[in-house]
Amino acid sequence: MSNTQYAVCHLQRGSGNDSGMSCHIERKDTKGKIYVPVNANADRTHLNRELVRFPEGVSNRTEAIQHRIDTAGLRRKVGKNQTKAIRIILTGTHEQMMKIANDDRLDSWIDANLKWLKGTFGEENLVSCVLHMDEKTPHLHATIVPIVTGERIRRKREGERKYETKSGPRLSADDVMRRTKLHEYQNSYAAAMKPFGLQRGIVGSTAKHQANSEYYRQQVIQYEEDIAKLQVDVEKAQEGRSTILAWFGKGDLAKAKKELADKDGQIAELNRQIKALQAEKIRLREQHKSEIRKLRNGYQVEIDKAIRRAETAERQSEEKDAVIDRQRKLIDRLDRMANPQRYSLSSGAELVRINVSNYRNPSLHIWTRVGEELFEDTKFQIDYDMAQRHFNGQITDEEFVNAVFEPQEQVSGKQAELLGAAFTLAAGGPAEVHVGTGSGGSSSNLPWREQKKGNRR
DNA sequence: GGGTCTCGACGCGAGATTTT
DNA sequence: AAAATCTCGCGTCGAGACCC
Repeated sequence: MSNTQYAVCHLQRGSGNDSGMSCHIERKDTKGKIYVPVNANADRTHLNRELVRFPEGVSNRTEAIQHRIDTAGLRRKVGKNQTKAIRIILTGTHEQMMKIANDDRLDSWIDANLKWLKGTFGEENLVSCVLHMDEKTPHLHATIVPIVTGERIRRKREGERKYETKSGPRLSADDVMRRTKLHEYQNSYAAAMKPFGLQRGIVGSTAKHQANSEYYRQQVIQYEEDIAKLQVDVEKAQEGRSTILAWFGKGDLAKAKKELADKDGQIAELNRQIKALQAEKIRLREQHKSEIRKLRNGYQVEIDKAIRRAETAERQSEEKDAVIDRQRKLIDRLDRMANPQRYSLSSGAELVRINVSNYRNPSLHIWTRVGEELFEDTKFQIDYDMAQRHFNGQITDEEFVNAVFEPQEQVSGKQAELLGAAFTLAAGGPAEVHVGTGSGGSSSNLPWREQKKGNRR
């Protein structure tokens, strides 16, 4: 879980003279009557503060915008469709903003914000700045009149001028809100907010001003990052597995088996952590479902994206599990081919299945078959260490049974007879009870193994 | 006064980049 | 590899400015 606290700086073009927003910011309707929106707490409205002094003869934000336009010395009449003001909302993650307020640092936070606004957009262009304390998170509403002095960005591509135009300040929201400039604002604002424990948000974020959703969004992104990190760990563990497989190739089987078991443990633990994160993410999503439903903006897209990515990560994790499973089967198959003696009973019978009731106080129950003849037997109080070796995968079922049961104990009388007859037919001599070298019989073993599938660990 | 130019806003689309 | 998304430059539009 993340403790990252983000600085929030959101710019938006105002439409017309932006008087609608003036009402919201100043908590007054168009006739100057006090009005508090539903999401604000009227008991706290008195804590709101106007931070920029209006010029002489100017009494509100709308007039302040017009005053700046009138006195800027613009060389061109302002068009009907031009943006006259840019609204800027400045805040941070709810938790950190509350901490700043509770630590009595709100005034210095405000000073730093005013300094940044004036330095970035020009003191004259900052016509209004209001602190809101009556909504969930303390925040500032700043108003900028986008008056710039530089040359138009597209001037160059338009080529030679045919008319002489006056030079001087221009009103251009396009210029102020150019992509490169927005980038610069985010960077410099984050730098200015660093002393307050706030950092830059995700580049490219479309996040809007809504503390709860901001928190939720960050959580989802954090889960996604954590899951991605775990995925990398799983991959590393996988690489380790390859090394182990190489040991196996060199014949160091016991070492390979042991290491393999460790790696499987690691991978299982990582997968468990991934699953836990997925579950936490889903829980969070449920918790915020009703809130999310209300959001029909860029947030929704971003959250969905994060969730999609997380789900993909989960899918990939499952695919990796399948790879591990396939590798395990491959090891098993190779081991059977390289060491057939590890997979046959000393009696020559087929081991149908075994059952160990309890590895702490172990007993071994076996089922064997020769042709159609079935047999079962149980031994109690068997050797603890041997049972543990079986439990750890160091010995096969057959090796375990051979260690516990003598050859004659593995079969019934009838089975023994059949075994004798079968060996006589196949090899022209009496039955060889124990096959210790692994030099033969491997191909005839295969159909048995097929039959045993599903009955064994 | 009318034709043409300039300006800012907006949207399109080709190419680049990222995701599936 | 294909689809989706992002970037960035450019064209167009409406409105104001300039010039004859």
